[in-house]
Amino acid sequence: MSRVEYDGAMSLRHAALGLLTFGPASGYDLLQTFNGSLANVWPATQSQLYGELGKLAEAGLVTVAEEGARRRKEYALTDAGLAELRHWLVDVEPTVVRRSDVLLRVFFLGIVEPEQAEEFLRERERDAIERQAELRVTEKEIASDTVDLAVYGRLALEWGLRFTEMQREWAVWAQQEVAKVRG
Amino acid sequence: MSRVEYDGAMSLRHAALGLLTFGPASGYDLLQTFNGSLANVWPATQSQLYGELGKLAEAGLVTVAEEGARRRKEYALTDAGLAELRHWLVDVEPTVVRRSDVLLRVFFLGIVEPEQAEEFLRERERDAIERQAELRVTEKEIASDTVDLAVYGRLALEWGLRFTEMQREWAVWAQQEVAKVRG
DNA sequence: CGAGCCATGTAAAGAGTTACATGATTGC
DNA sequence: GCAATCATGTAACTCTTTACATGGCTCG
Repeated sequence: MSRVEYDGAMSLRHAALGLLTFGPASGYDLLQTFNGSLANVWPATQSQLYGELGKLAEAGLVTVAEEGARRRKEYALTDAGLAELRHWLVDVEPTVVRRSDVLLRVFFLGIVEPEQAEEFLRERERDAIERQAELRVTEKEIASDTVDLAVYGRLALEWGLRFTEMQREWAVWAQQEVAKVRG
Repeated sequence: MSRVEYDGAMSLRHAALGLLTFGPASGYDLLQTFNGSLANVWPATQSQLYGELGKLAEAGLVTVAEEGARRRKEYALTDAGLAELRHWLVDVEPTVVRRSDVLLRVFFLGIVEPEQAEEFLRERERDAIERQAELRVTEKEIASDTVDLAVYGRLALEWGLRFTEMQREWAVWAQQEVAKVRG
């Protein structure tokens, strides 16, 4: 039960704490969720997750509730962990900054041929369509999920649907803009 | 002129190369742009940028074209640098993944009171409005900019305007959804 | 008994942030 | 001369990714 260091960044910690509110789970269990419904929101690697769970246990935010077969450790949220999670949810301002690989390329699209710029934007349109289709699949999975991310997870999903739609419309518009310059 | 290592990630490198297509510039000059028109797309710290310029020079993608007063080094893009930039723009698939601090919180909004969840969403709505206002300011700056990020930078800006609008509308919708559950 | 999944861990390197440190030049 | 701005650099730490490594259990 050492001191809890927390400065505002670092959300893998809170993602793990959050998932444990749905009940005790092992690192392996959590990893399935990170690769599943959380993949589009906060992906994490196995390596990172196991390390983080160790730190979380050391900090007293989770405890090893049970040790099972195959070295399995089942983690459970402590009162301190739940308090930290609530604190993060309510009091800590989310980071606004977002890096966008795509947008950075858009800035420099002037150095390639307009045809290539248009092709780039056409690919963004296709990406958006594809990702939206994937979200529709997730939509059905979530509905029939045992772990109840359904309630508020539905809000996150709707965000994704609106986001991909916006991206698709923008890509179509941007192609027209480039066509204007080219033509 | 050592070998260029490149595996698909890492875009600060390309941001720097891209900015140098508008003409030679010092680390300090580039930093102004990173803090300005690029701040919402690919922020970078002074520390990181100077380090990267050193590596870029070592790799032969840029050269020190001129050394001025106050230790100023003016960097210029080499042919190899421009080639790498074009390659990145046309051949390298942009990363799709995106971490969202906000969306992660949405997933776990069920553990706080519905009133707090609504307040959280109301803040997102305010954020979106505020950020859109900032983009409107940038819009006018870009129009009267000497460095010509204007042409395709305009496309990136429009993306931002559409994005913030989408976010605002989603936040309004989400508040209503929470109100339904609460009521 | 072996394939496949369950389950955890470490090591190394890349990418990003914050803080510290230094010095030159310009303009009032 | 001194404050502000120009200008570069280093050190330490955190977060993230990729690769490597190991072993247990179950079922056909």
